[in-house]
Amino acid sequence: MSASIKEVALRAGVSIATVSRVLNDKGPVAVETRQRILEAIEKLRYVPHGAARSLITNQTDTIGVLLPDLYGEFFSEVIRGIDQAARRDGFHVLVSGFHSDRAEIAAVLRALRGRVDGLIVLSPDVDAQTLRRNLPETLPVVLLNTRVDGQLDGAAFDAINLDNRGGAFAMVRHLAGLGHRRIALIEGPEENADARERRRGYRDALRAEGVERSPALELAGDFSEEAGYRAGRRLLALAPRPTAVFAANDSMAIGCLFALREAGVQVPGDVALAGFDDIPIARYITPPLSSVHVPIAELGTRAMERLLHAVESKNEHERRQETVPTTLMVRGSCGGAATDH
Amino acid sequence: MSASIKEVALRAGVSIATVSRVLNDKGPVAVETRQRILEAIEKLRYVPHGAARSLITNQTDTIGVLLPDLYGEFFSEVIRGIDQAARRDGFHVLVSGFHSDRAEIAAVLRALRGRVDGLIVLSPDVDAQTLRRNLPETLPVVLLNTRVDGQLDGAAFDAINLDNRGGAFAMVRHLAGLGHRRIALIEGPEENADARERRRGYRDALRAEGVERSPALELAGDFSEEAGYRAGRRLLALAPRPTAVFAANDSMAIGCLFALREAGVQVPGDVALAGFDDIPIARYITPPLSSVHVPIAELGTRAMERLLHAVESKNEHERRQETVPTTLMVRGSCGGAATDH
DNA sequence: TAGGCGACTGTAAACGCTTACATCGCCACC
DNA sequence: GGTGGCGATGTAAGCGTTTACAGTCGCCTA
Repeated sequence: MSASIKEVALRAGVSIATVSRVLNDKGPVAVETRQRILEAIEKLRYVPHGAARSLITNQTDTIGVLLPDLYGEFFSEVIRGIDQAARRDGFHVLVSGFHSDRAEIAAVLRALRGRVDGLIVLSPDVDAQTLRRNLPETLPVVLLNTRVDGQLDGAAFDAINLDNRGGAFAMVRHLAGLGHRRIALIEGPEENADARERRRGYRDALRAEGVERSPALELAGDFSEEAGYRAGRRLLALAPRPTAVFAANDSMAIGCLFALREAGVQVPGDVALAGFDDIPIARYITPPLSSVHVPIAELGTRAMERLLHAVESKNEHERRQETVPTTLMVRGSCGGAATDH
Repeated sequence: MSASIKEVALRAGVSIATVSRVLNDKGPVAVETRQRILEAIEKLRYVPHGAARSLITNQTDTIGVLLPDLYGEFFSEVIRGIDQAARRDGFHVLVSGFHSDRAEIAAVLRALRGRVDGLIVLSPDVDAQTLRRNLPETLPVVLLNTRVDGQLDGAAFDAINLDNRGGAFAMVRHLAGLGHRRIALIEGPEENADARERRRGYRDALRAEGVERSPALELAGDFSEEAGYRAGRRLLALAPRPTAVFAANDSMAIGCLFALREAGVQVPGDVALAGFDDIPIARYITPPLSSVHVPIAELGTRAMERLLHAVESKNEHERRQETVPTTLMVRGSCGGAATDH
């Protein structure tokens, strides 16, 4: 183990209290004493022991991030945003994935006590019960794109959510603006809140544009490319074929694109196509896929800022639900723009 | 703050030592005493305080991961692999990005004392000096796809590296096996160790196949799509045009593909093309790109396992440099296989 | 010259836990 | 009936810090 404050004190010929004082710049210390201590620290390569400090100050300068088990680029970006904001304020980031298994969530949550000053929960769905029950009440928590089961409890936590509805609304409206009247939707999984919100945006946009909604045009899906492909096939079989397709995420849009291409249907010539998420691939496929851009890293940053605020106010602050807006990325696939790239 | 061990002891009418014993399953405890304590724990929602425990046991059950500032999917996957392995053994993962700024690296490293039991360093290049100087000697460190500047010190740390040479070797050999004799290489940046290794694999494969190497066929690049595009243009101008191109990464391969397509050159008909990394897009472009698959998550898992081993043996174990093999993914772009997908 | 003040420093308690050691019954055994 | 051993429990030290409190000293002011 490396040197402790005692050894520094010994070497500098002072008490540990004085060493602590120069460490934290608290209380007066004679300039030459400080000098001597600084030298001792240097020589011994002394670094204060985080855990010991935490024990007494009751803060760890660390925040925890809870992730669902399967995480891809989305989460990578979020963490990046979080980490940046955290480092700026001298905080560390402890990440932990977990299986959906409720017992494991509990275990993970509990293991966090005394290790973190706050928590960002990033998981499709957790129930408020589990959360509340396994966490000290005073622990600030920010939910990031996460819906708690017990909706009534929603107000108990800060939350950052993506404007799924708004994004979908804008995209569908854009399609309608191009003259499309038969606009199909490929849905996400029913139990997924993002998916439901996107559908809501789709429906609201149709209504806003005075386009009549047809259940036949709302096709089931599950966010997978495969599902997009199947939906594409079904679309092709529809009597008056839709002239535009809005998929609830890019993967399904790509699957659908395959199905259309396979059948010799031109995109955007015969059918306009758009997705959601703006995954990196979107730009690269042919034609480039129109999509709703999600500022992922910003979600993380915002969550972190919110959390830091909560930590500072000792969790006595007012809870707030924020919504982060999306951006419409119009590319070749919906035929509505000059090609980019 | 939540309850402490004292309150549990009080409530159960025992001493804190006994509570600690049931907490850690150490030493004998009468069955009904244990029962009473368990109840008290339950009632009070008691969870042991991590930092306090660390202080005395001298272990934090946490390992740190140092990331370069810009991290994309590669790192996300690595972290995922690390996290999985970690959780399996009840460890936590503390991540930290950092700017290349040496002073900041130092700051981050030092801030880690007393917080982690070990460290995984994942960064294109750190110098061994900085590492050694700011870390307690006893702290186990595993370098993941990271070359230390002071090569002589290489043996001081465990290291996990990707078999860049082997992957390139296999791919080029495959191309040669298809009958190609004029195989071009689009290189990565000279200062990048991965890039150099891949070039070595390329050259070794040519030699192994008895194909004469031509400097004209080795084109400079920097891993960017743009560079691939430029290299593609230059390739097209070559007197006897190469019949196959191996790009040191997929981005450049894709850039090259654009250049070829633009010139009306068929892939794989006129020119076979292959990349390295097997990024997700590789599968989706037309034609699907042959590539060298990198088992990213496994890199993380292996690093974690190695680290855990080091932690257990208190860093007195034998250092080892491991190499993780790659897999050849033959797809449409090199004309050597049934299409997949 | 007494009093007081401010700068500087040391002493010791406390944070929440683990653990070596001591204590106390109780039973078995010779 | 003493001895030893063992199971169950408590006592207290100690991990590396921070910090309230109490000194000490020099110097200024009235």
